[in-house]
Amino acid sequence: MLRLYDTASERAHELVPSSGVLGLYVCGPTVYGPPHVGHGRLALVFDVLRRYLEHRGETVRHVSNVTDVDDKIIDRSRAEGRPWQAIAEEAEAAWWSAMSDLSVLRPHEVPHATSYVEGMVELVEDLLGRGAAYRAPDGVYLSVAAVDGYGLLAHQDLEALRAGERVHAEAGKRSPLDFALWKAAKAGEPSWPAPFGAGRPGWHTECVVMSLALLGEAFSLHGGGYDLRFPHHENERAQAVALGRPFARHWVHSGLVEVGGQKMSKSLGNYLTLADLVERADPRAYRLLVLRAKYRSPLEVTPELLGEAGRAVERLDELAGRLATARPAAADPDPGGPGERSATTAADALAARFQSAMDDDLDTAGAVAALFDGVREANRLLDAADPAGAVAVGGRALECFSAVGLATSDPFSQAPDEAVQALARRRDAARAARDWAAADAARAEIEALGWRVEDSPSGTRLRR
RNA sequence: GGCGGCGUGGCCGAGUGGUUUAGGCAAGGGCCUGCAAAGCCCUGUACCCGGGUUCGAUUCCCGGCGCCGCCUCCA
Repeated sequence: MLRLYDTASERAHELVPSSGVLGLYVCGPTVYGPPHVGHGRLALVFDVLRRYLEHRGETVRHVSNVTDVDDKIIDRSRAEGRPWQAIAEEAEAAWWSAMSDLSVLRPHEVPHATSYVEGMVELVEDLLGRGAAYRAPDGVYLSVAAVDGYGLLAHQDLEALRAGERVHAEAGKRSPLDFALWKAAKAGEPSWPAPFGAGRPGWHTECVVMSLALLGEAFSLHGGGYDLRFPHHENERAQAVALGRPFARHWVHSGLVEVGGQKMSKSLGNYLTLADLVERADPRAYRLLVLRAKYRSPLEVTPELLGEAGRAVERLDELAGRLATARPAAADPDPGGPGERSATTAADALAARFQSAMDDDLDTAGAVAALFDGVREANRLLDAADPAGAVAVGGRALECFSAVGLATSDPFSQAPDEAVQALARRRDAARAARDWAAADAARAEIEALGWRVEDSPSGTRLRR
């Protein structure tokens, strides 16, 4: 079974299902602008986790929220003179479009903060009733001092956190670390009625309400980007603790994307949006780039690296094409014979290597390394005229890639238009006549039209 | 200042106390090919510096240097 590193306990352990279901809650986007590659990595990492668990036969319930009311959305609405809902809707549409481009499966549930305000109001009332929260002129705050073990995810105690120079006291707070559960209504801002005064929810409140509502108490895993570890997840946990409700059993954080060793972020201006990425690279290249690294390590992402990974993806497609051609010949004349048995054994060994790597804290880098070994072996078998063995081993490798969301396809199956096909026929004829000059001229013309020429026993093959 | 992490061969990026290599891409040589492409084979004295532990450390411990993240919104 899969063992995963848990940020809270700082060790790897197995995911624990609740009533037979693995509930995954992953903090999704605040919809105020175009998603960038960093957001994409988060989505890919948890998509890979979800796909792999399902591949392993687990029942998974994947929930990921959309924060559609927030300071940044309001700021932008003000700056652009447009309704805040319009900003959110537009940004959310861009998000799902990017997710679809990346082949990220849609989570089973996509709760929106604005749909759960009522629940958040109840939660705040509950916390006030328990004396864990207090009212201030500008809203309601949670008193961090009332929470046992505050700082668990940050791995620092209250004193150490207080010592942080960058924590400043704000208007109504009793302690600098206290955080807003509810922000009092201001003119021109969205607000909802509440017994403790109209206003809007603080960021940390929604995830508590939505995760518990959709997954129940003691759900399996709570995930997000590494930068959400503190204060966001710490503060979510603080609320659950103050409520006395069992919360996430496992905390998982995906590593940040870097450029030149620095975090990709808007303020540094070093970000690549997912829309740009899709335009200039094969989205599968990004998935492969993510898979080649440890999910919780920082990862360098540049157009050059995407291009490089793209060439590796092409190699996978190339194999898919070779296997498609080999399949008819692979029908074993002796089913169950020694040849087939050894091919199956090799394929099983490959899948076992893949699985044991994945089970080891989602070691996708090790898993991918194993699969590329399988790719090379399959190509070797094809060169050695063993189509059955190649199909068994190579097919299994590509299936495993597909299990983590990296689909391959026969690059030769796409039929070029008639003009290009005519050139290919002309080239084959010239080659048959040993007229190399004419053959090379035809090839040059084909390439000028954007197709690549490869020779095969059956003549010219074309791919993009 | 506190906490956490990183420093691996041209680049990205795993991993491990020592027997056989992560893997990808790039580079060089070879096989195949009319040539090329694709594929395969081979090659490059990799583990920041200084101590320590050890029969043996890239891998553990201590110190140093450099870099990064979080401590404020952030995937």
